[in-house]
Amino acid sequence: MNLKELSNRLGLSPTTVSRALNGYPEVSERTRKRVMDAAAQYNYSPNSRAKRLATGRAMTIGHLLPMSKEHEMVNPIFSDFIAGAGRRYAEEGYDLMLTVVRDEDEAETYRDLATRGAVDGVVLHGPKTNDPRITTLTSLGLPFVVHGRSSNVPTEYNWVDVNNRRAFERATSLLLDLGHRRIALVNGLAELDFAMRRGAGYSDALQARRIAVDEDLISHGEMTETYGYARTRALLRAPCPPTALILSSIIPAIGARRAISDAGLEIGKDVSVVVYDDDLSYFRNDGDVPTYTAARSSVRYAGRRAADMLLDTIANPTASKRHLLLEAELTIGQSTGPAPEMRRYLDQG
Amino acid sequence: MNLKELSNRLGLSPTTVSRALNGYPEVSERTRKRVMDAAAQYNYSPNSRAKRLATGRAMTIGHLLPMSKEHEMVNPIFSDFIAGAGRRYAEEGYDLMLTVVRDEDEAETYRDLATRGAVDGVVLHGPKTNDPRITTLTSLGLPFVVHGRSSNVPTEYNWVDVNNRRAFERATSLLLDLGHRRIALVNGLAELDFAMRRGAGYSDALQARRIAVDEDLISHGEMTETYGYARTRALLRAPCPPTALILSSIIPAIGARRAISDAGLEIGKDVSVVVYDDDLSYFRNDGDVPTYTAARSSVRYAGRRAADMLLDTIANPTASKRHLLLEAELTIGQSTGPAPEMRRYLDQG
DNA sequence: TTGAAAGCGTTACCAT
DNA sequence: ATGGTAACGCTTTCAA
Repeated sequence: MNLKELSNRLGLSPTTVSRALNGYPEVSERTRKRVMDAAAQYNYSPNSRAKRLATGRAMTIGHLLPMSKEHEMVNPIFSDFIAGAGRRYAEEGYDLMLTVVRDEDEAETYRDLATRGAVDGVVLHGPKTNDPRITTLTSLGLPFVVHGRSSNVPTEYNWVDVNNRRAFERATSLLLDLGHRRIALVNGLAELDFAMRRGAGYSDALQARRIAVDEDLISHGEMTETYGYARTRALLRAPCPPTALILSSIIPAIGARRAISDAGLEIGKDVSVVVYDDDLSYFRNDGDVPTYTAARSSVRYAGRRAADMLLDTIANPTASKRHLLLEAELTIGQSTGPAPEMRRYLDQG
Repeated sequence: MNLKELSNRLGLSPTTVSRALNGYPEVSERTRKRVMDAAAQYNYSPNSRAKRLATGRAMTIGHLLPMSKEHEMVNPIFSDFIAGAGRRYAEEGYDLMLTVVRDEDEAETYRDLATRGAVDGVVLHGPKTNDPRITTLTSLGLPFVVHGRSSNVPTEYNWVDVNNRRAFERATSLLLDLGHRRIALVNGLAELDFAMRRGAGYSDALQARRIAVDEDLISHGEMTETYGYARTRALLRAPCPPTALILSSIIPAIGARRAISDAGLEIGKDVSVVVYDDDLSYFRNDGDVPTYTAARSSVRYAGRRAADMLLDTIANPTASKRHLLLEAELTIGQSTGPAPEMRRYLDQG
């Protein structure tokens, strides 16, 4: 069933039927009702392909997922963010197109998306520090929003990000307030922009109390359980071990928990642990007794807000760039001051 | 730059240019070269919207992600599966459209997708037992492939699935071979089709050895850490505790590990643990010493194969339905026989 | 308030 | 081997 057939059955012109369906005011209420009823009866929806050609709009938003290695798992964060954005697009009649690109093909993919008119705008995921993709997209004139930020990019751009710096500053300050002085940071890969911001928050908190940053307490790595295990074990075996750990994701935190337990130590007694993760829903603490101190943001909400921002930019392309910085929640759990023997050790030097 | 402009610059008709670009044989090689070069020079790609209208094909595959609760996290499995499928679509020039649907809107969403011609086929994720969506899709005549299976559906349909039954049969048999007789199964939600199949594999292995299934050793729940913790604790505190556990996902396994450690027990010595997960890449074991016995499948590969199957069905709609059952790998790690005191206990009755 | 006709940018059919 | 023209199914402009 297409527009022509439907209009024939109604004894109306396609023009009128189109107008009735699209809510144009100049059509009489009686006619509109007839048309709507017939459309429902014959289960008619306008053909997307024709509509898109006629209007010149793709009514589609692209999401670009970078994939550096073929075997690498997709960051679960992306899917939750995309789910939030997708719900918003649906409300506005937009479709969501997902493109999984290898890093080396990215520039070409954007260009292609833009020139063939497949999307009205894109969301960029997983930005690196000084990410070249942002300049590419800017020069293409395709509206876009970055999920996260990229330092040292010369131009302004739209972004939605979690305040990583502040989350880690707060986590570090909490531990400092409890009396900890040797706090290890188990961070993500150094080239990822958010890892850099987390490191900055950590350093800021220390420097605010005039405590020197000990580089031996900071590490960067891919966020696997193995990394958390190995790194924590190494830290605990060091000549001068930390009394508290901050972990940049729940996954290495699992390894850390195992390393701590293997060392015969106890979380919240011998060593304090703070975990940050964008989504902790699968790892929620038990009832009223959090098993660790945790920070988290609402990824799905961030996705929805990014969608808002992008749709807004598409409707209003010349307006100035928009930014949204979301704060992370901090749940206080099993973090206490350093154990007595540690404290003695710290007091001595 | 569109086709008309490009053909003007070349002094050719749009027809010839289109033919040259689309690899039709009747165009001379000299002309084709000229056209290709000009297209590259002016950075021309044919407008997707026009092309789709003219050819009558959407060149788009839809993926339908069900979302029962608004706050629920997206299953990380989906994104990896979709990444695999997406790479395959790109090779064939197809786009991937992602639709996140609330359970109650699903039937209408499919109908809409089909009637407005937005997709050439769809992949269905997260099927439940006797899933009504499969009948809906069949009656719509839209080509589709199910990621997973749905029991008790009257019609034939295409699917790609992991052999969940066999994975759990093997895991259970392994533990039985080690001498375990009381094996607990910490399973997913009962209404999910794969949970049912996992339960069947477990029961089959027991029954093959004429061991009665003890319903007290089986539980169903949402796969959270909390669930794994609470359930394992309850099991260990029962009057007649299990000597081994099979966990249906890595997430509850983390809770289980904690519960076991809290009880002063040790994995591989006091109690054996086998973990199944579709993707364990973030939780890989340390080097040559696996910390638990684990089974896993290659989700991304499954996605690619599902894409193959769907494209094949689209090209060949009348052919009979296709099925693909992928086996899971089993990694033998720290699973040993029951601890001596347990063995004594078991021997007594 | 309604309708006729042009146009969106391709592909595909029929000529030459 | 190349070109003219219709067709895809809508929206939009102009006219009535």
